[in-house]
Amino acid sequence: MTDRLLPSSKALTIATEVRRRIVDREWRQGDRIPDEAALAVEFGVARATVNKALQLLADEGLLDRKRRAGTHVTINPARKATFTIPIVREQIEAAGMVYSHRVVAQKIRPAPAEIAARMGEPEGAAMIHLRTVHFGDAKPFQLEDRWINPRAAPGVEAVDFQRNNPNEWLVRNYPWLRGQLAFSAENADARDARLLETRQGTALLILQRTTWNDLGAITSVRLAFHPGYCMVAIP
Amino acid sequence: MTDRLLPSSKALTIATEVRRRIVDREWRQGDRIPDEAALAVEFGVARATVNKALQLLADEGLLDRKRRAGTHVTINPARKATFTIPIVREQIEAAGMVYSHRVVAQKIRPAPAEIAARMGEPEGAAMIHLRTVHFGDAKPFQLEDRWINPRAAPGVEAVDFQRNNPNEWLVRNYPWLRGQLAFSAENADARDARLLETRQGTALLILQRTTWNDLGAITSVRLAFHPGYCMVAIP
DNA sequence: GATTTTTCTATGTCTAAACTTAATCAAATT
DNA sequence: AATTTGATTAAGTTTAGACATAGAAAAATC
Repeated sequence: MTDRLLPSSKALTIATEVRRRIVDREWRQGDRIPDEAALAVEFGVARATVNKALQLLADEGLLDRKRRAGTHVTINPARKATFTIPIVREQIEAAGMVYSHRVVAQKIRPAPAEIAARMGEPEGAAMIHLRTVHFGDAKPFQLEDRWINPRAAPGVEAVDFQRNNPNEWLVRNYPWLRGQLAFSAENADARDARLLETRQGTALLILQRTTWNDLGAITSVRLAFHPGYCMVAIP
Repeated sequence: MTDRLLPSSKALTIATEVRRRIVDREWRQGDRIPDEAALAVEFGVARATVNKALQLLADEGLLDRKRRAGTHVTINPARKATFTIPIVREQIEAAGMVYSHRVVAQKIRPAPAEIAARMGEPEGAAMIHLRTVHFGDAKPFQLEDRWINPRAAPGVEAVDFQRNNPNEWLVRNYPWLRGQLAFSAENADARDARLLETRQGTALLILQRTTWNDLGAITSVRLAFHPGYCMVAIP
């Protein structure tokens, strides 16, 4: 009943035990907990091992650690959630559906003001503009509206995106250094509705993402998910 | 031009340099990179330091590491994004607005099927149901629809949620062990629209969250943000 | 009393060395 | 040919010890 899983390393065992003490309120919010040296003695391990365990909990947001001041249980634990940015095809195939995609527009165009600003590129800079629909079992799953900066991704002009999913090609060929990501909700406009085969005005989950490498902004994309889609994170 | 920031530790310096080699395509996707011992020699540090740096990049999703097989650059880097689950009051105050909240409903009620299932509690179990509107400068910012399980959070029945923001009280008093979090989009229904002072049908960003501790599900909440709200994550 | 300086301590980081473990490859066996 | 066994390798983990450093507390100064 006490141990649920077997955290195979000493550091994880200690982290789990300390987490339990916090959740079970043996150590209350704001309390100072024993220092690393003391816990090392208690658990019969080296201080470095305790350090690793407590760092983990500090990363989780459960502990506040300061030199000399010691380690305290966070008062207002603004915990973090991470989620993996999904690759559409894998996502669809993981759900047991057959993946396909259709590029409905591909054109080299000057970047409109809003996109250029988001990417930090001059307004009107030539970019590749792509609109793609991703299908699961022939039902529209996701609508992708993407701008690609050929100056940050040399060679991209020559890619046939009918065959290569643009996201996958970029991710495989141009890893990014820095990214920005935002969720929002929008009412489907006429085009969204037509491509996602839904009614205008339907609420859509929107994921807006821009990525950069050493050469500048690689790409900026707006993903509109099919109505009812739910994006799950693991905290 | 080369170093943008000063990663004050050797491990971070190495991680930054390895990340650069990947982004600059000196080490391509799928390539095997030199082993820890070799990198330790190259950078003039102990192997443990290289290990720490490479673990960091593996956590980021840039590297795949396997015993005996070595370290490879991830072929399809499904990178992760983390975002801190915000505390409404802090979020509103950080934006320079004045925070206030109003509990529009508070009642002990049997949990409806959907909520009970989500929380893993028996259908019809007595729970505290709360509906709260959070305001920034007197404008509705977020609508909170929360179910609290008094069996996992003893003492919650006695709390005056008119004075204590329910989220903050829970977070401060009952840290959770496990959580579930999902984003979606919904068209505002009549009540959403009235409480958020918008029109029915407007697309709303919905955040659904459930948390557990040793005793079971603590709370399950549906947060509806004001129209146009954007939830930003860091890499 | 207010400010600056010094001291001291708990965490942060690193090292060198050892041991553990998963997985690969090759050799031996069925 | 297929399977088992065993050696080897590279990452995973831990340890003891050391030094660095932030920053709280105490001491010294103004």
